Amino acid sequence: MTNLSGTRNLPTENSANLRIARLSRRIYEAALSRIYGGLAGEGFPEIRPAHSVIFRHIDPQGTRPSDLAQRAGITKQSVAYLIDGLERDGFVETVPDPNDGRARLVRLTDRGRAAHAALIRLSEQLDADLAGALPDGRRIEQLREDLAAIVRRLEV
Amino acid sequence: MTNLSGTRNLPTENSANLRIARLSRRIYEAALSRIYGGLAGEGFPEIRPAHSVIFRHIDPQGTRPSDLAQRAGITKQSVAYLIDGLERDGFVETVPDPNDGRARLVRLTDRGRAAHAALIRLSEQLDADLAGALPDGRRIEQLREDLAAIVRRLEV
DNA sequence: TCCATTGGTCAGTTTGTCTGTCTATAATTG
DNA sequence: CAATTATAGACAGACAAACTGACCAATGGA
Repeated sequence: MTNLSGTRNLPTENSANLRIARLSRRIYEAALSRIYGGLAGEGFPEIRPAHSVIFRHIDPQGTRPSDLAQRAGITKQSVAYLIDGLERDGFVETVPDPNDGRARLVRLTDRGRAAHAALIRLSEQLDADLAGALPDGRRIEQLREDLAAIVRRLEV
Repeated sequence: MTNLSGTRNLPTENSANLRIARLSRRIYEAALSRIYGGLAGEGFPEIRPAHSVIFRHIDPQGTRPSDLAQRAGITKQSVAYLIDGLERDGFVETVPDPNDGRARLVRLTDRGRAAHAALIRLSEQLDADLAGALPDGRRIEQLREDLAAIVRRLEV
């Protein structure tokens, strides 16, 4: 529709399309649909992107909802909502915390561990695939380092 | 908490933290809060990330909601919802399409154009800041090209 | 002229996040 | 030890941002 102007796109080449944040958004969004699509294809259609904060932060012995909330940077109520769904679908179970009568521990079930493993595997496959978009050599390592440097800069 | 093992992080170095999609997510999320925080600071607190699809796809002469929906990859109803808010806050106005009695045209108002300009300026400032995280030289150009290559790979 | 297509609206649902309030248990301190 | 304060979680309700489904009105081709 636009840019029917032939080969003349040297000086501009639409700089907006090369902005780091925009490129990052597109990678992230595409990654989401790949990974959660893949997860659905492997028998875990109930797991949605929002659940990732739980899988990312839960630890093997189980974790308290308020710890999950703090690690994920969301409220306890949001964690409760997410846990609720995951529990209904059999990915986690909650048990009383033996060390604190107020608290509960959220733990992955077998099914939850299977889903978690699939999530990690899909993420790694995706990463390998993306790395394949670049020519061989040190280039990918450089990209990772540069992105990491940018993340550090942003988090200041 | 983890990795108190001294210098021994050569083989692993936590590869999850260097995955391209994860780094992209962190950049994107930080960029969102920078840009929309900045926009609020400049007098446009009503504009939220979801509105960006409208600003990204609207053109100067005005655009029909269904075209916006198609370009943004969301439903007409979602566009209507977003436009509704933007219209209430004075960023856009809708007029009947003179060429099609069914259609309406959504156009930026002066305030909308001011917000759009601020959005672009903030995005460019952010990009310059991020680029500053890398050493001078061809490195940033390489990063942009590599990310673009990955985007192309993902969109296949 | 008839009818299928298209642009938009209305109504209702789901998801994910938030405040605010409350109870029960724990931890601190006089 | 009792009294107070802090913390963990639950309950209720609001809101944002997406969705589906049903519908009407205008368009435009057969």
